[in-house]
Amino acid sequence: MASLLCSPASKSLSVTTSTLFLSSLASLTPAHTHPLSASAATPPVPASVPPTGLIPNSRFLVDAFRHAGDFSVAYFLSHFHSDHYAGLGPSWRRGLVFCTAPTARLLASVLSVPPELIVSIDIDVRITVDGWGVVAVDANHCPGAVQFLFTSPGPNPERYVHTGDFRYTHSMRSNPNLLEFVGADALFLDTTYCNPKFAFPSQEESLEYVVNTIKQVKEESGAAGERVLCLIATYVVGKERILLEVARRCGCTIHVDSRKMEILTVLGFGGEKEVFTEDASATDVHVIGWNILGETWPYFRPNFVKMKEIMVERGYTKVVGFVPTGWMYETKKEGFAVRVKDSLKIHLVPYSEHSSYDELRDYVKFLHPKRVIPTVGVDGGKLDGKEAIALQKHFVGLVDETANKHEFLMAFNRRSAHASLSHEDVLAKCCREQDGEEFASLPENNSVSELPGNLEIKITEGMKKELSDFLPSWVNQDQIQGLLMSSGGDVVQSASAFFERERDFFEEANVSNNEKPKSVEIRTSDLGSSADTNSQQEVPSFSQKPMEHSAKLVNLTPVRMKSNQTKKERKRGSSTVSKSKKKGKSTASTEAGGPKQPTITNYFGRATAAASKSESANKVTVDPHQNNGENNNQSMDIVESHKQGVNQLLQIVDGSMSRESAISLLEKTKGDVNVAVDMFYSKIQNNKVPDSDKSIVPQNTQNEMIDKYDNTNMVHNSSQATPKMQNLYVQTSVAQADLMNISLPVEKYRPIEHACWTAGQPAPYLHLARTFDLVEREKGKIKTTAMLCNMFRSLLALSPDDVLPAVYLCTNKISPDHENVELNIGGSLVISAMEESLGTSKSKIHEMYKTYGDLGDVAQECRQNQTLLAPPRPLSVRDVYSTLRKLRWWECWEEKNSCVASYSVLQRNGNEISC
DNA sequence: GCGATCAGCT
DNA sequence: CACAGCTGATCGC
Repeated sequence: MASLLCSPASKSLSVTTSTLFLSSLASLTPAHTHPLSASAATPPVPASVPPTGLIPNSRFLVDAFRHAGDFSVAYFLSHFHSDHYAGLGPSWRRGLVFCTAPTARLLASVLSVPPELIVSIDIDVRITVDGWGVVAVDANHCPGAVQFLFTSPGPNPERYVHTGDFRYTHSMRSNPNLLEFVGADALFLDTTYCNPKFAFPSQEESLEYVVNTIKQVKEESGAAGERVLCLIATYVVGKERILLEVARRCGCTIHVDSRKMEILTVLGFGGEKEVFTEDASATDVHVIGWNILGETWPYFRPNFVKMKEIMVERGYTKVVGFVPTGWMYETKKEGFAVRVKDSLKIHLVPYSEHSSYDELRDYVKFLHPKRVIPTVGVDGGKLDGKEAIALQKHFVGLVDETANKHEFLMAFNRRSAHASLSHEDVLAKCCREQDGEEFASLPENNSVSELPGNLEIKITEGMKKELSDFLPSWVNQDQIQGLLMSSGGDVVQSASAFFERERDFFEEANVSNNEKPKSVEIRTSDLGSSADTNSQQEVPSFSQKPMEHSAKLVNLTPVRMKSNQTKKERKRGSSTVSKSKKKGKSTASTEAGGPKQPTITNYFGRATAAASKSESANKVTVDPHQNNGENNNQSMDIVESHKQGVNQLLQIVDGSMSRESAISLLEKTKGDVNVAVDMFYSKIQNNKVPDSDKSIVPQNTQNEMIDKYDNTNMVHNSSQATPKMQNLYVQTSVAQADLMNISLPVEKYRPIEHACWTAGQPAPYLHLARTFDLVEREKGKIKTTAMLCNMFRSLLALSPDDVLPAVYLCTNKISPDHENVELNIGGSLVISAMEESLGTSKSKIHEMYKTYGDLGDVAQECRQNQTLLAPPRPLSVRDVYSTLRKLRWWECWEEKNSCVASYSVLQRNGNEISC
């Protein structure tokens, strides 16, 4: 263990692992040949290596010795606990093991790992390994435990923090090495106690408790003249600090068995003879093995029998035991839990060497990493599983989401020819899918077109899934397959090709502008009895995406489409059934600016004087029946916020629930309407649709759910005349001409004339709803950007006060995000549109945003500067790509974000209105 | 037969 | 639900 176990002589140790490893190995077992020495190409990292233990873009494995292989010779051990060192042993030959000196000594002495392969590194000293900077910083876990900080080589280094197991302390904030990792690319986090239910006292408090209790026992026993045995349960390694503190502050030595003494000696504690002894008679404080005083899981069950045995064995008549658990088994207001039986007493002391929930959040907040990668409680170390996703949710808002976005876009831009996903792609993807459905399997699982002849390109489900993530939702599986095949399995290329065709098509189509809206097929079976509905089908559906478009894709793509599919069916996979009506219903027309439209600000229940005024007027006319007219005077009579919340909720769900339900739901959500709405709709989604309609409808997407939901309403409307629906339906109508205005090219759109309301009035929901509806169905990127642009231009021109609410609705954010320097994903889309409409630059908007802290203010400022109606600059292809990507991201995000329902609410309202 | 992995228990 | 670790059975080369 000679040279390696010693700390590097020079200040800046630089290691090339392959060289060092080979020489070490050679000295260890001369005959041994390692693949490295054959100068064979380093094998790829196998998929079996859990991402929780692999530093992206490197061959470094942390605490993942079971997964060692020829692909790496650089391994890191954060601390000496078996679940982390598992895989290491006397026969370890796979590579160098980097760890701290105490850990190194334990490895060599306890596990007999060949010392030649152990590289001990000093805490807080930066070394270089294969070009990467590596620093170990204290983890406040067990002795020798560290976190590893990795810095990749290169001009734009990636930075990764792997905590191993750790307990956060405030002092970490001042560690200079950690400070350099603020904003790290990823934080591999010990999520052992990543749940709000885990709140425990500081180690100091717990130490205090143990020390005081022992002192007290000693006093009492001394006075009574009896001998009392104190037993402290510990691990093989860990919680030594309790022992040290007890010895120091109670002025006694501590008995340990020989095995523990050995460990302590190796750790460097053994020298202190005044602290530890193997002589049981020398002290009344003894260390005892874990799980002897009782079983700790699933809840603590004391083993008084065993305890009594020990008592008798060691010649005592009374025993006080301490079990320092990481867990608060019982919440006692005063003091910690105590179990007593006869002369036996056990104190359960919450002494944790892992971070509590709050500490975890503090740490993440401090480091503000681009993402958090949970290392504990993750099934198979897979970051795409629901466990990992759930864990990550605890850090929403603390991580640098803005950076995530950038990375995602970067990854997309990377036109690498690799069909397989790199590790960071997976990470980026997981991040992107954070809220989402399961991430399908990477390659090995199901290869679809694997023919015996093997002339076929292998198209895996993973690739298809990935591609479909990049493409609009209406692209079906066949098309995706075709795209992949024609690009030889390259996902990025496939996406590129697709967008290119999209662009071409759009440009082509745009020449002969004015697409006539198509009529929509309506499947009556889906609608129940609905003569009305059918009669409306010739109405143009503004949201219909041109069918030629799909056809075009088909033609351009060397894909074998199922010939029996109708064009319509191609549109969005096979979701036709539930899908038909929505657009077909857009008969109604509202007069532009009609006072009956729900307003945007109304949604937030935050009314400016002007807004609230017209709002109340709106309500009276809009919906006289709703809630027995209770709403009529809502803004005037009902002041109490709770009641307002109830009404708001009822309005949002459009009376699909009783007032009682609304009240109880709001109670559950503590008055948070948004959460309540979300709960309500997620329930619908899960339970499928309320009443009627027993046909089974694919519920692949939220849209379909909504469609179906609309259906239900339609049925009511026509046959049973449910009060609420009817009103919106009848009274809100939209001039058809207005419908298409939003989708005019930017240069032709006049924000004031083409808007559906007039200056000074609160902007209607409809304005946004319509835009989103169009945007959602529009595949062309130029057009979507243009529509958003137009939308904001009208808002800016007519109702600047509503810009901010609109932004919130667009981004699902209820308040500006002051945490991230930049706006979030959804926000950036909005910014793009604002950029166009304001004729100003993104950086300028950004700057102003920082100044004003509010996009609405930014918009107003721009407006005052007369820049509002400046003609937008033409879009470059690059802009188009970028916007589409953002849209795509946004779409995913919307679909999957279960926490916020505003968008779906908006959509829903929009649909209803436009019916 | 040996080592790695796992279930069960402490 | 997931603090650590041992032991003996099982799997697999």
